[in-house]
Amino acid sequence: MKIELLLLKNRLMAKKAGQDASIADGEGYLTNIAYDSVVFGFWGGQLKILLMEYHNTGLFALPGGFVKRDEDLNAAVKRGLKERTGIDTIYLEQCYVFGDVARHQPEVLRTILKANGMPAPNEHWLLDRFISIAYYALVNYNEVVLVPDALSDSCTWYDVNKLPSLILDHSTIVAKALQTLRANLDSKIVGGNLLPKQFTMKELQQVYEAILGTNIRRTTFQRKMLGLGILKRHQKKYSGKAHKAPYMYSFKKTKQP
Amino acid sequence: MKIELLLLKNRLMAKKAGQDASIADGEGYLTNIAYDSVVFGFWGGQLKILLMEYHNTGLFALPGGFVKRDEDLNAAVKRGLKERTGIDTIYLEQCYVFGDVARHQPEVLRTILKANGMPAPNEHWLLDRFISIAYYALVNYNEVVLVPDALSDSCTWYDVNKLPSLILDHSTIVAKALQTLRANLDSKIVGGNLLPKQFTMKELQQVYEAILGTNIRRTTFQRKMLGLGILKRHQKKYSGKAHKAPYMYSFKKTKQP
DNA sequence: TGTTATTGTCTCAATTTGAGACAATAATAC
DNA sequence: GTATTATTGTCTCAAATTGAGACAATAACA
Repeated sequence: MKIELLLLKNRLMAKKAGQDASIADGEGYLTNIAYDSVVFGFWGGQLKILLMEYHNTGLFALPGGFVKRDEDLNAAVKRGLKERTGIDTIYLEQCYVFGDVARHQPEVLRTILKANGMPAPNEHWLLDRFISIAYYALVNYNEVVLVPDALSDSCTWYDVNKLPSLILDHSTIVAKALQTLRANLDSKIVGGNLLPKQFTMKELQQVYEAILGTNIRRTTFQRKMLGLGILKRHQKKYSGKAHKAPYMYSFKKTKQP
Repeated sequence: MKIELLLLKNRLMAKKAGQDASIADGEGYLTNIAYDSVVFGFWGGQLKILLMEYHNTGLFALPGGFVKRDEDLNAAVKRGLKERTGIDTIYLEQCYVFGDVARHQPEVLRTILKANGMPAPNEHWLLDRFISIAYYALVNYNEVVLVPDALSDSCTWYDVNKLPSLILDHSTIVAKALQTLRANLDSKIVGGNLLPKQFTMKELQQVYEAILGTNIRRTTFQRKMLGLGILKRHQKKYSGKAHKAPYMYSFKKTKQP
């Protein structure tokens, strides 16, 4: 109760100062609710994800955030990802809600706050328990312009198979996101969102292989993809190499639900 | 802010009175977070779900609830479903999080509160915005003992194809649950959770047909199910009818992750 | 003993998938 | 020019899976 009293006091003061939806004190945000996002990119034949490294801590975490009181949940996630990546229309899927009590580890957040020279009293809103709604996002690596947040040194790509250890349950979240991505690989048109608008069949295959973690037979993959009828063939791509040039493809537009 | 002040006052009073985790004033619960559950049962060849009807309103809703501050999210849902159905070890899956601002319709809750003779001041915690985590559950119809909650006349089975109109976005939640159930039909061992421990192949097929909403070819279904190697065959079931008696089957035990 | 409705299994065709063969390039070496 | 090399697009054939029906094996009853 003491926590809530002080929390309220903070909010009152923020309100008086004309602040709104301020990360400083949590005012204007839904309580106890956070999101974390696993942003997948594809580069160099490898599946990558975005991680933040907090100032002076050596702690790594997924990009995440909070939901404003007058904001749709999905919109909040999009807003956060736009801040981090600069991308406006981002492909997003919900993944899982992590809501165990055990994920509440205020010491970790306190460490981060202190390392940033911020006071971390017991009643600080960030030290409260949060349920986290996990999302995964698919982005075209080349379109992304990474921007760390106020608490972080960096927001950078990491090979999904070579991640540092992450705070809280973020490693579990990554595993769940990858698992969901794999399960959705056929039903949602996942491949295209990780590539430029136009791509070769080989590139598309490499995306599938990186996601599934297995090798795929070239001819079978090509037949299957073309058989789906969702690819449009464009002009050839001349790479300058001494061999037949591959066609470029794009995904036919389908209305998003 | 006025809302929050009064909310706090309520909580303080509740605390002083020694109350804890009381639905009356929301004290002891995580804020802004709710869950709704779509409980599937199978009877008479039809897929059914549980609905609550609120006192004196004619309003129907999914069974739902809130998460205590010291309680795992999944445990909260299990607790709520145990109260409603009497079932202890219930099969549960997360479905989707509904977090649009548009689903915040305090008038509806106010109607329900007033119809129950309860005061519904603007700052009542139930009139605040909630994000709802949707679950679906699968239960054996025969094991269920239905119990309405304090605000409801009834908690009853409804044919999934003949639902009354539901409050808020609960119809959307049902649709999403059904869609998820269908998608999970093959990957999770869904069928068995809706049937008694032992069942005939025909009954299992009827479950699949009810979920998918299509007819399935008997011989193909039987071959596929037996081919999975997850069924154990038991003694025959003599129904007293003039025809060959079918075998009973059960699902082999597999460790739950 | 025959009849009826249903079940378990088998068969054969149709379809999909696995695995490789092979001709068609695009640049380079000669 | 012509041969060489690596890669691509398509085709073929076998293997595996699925669709659709045939059929014998019941339980109970007339």
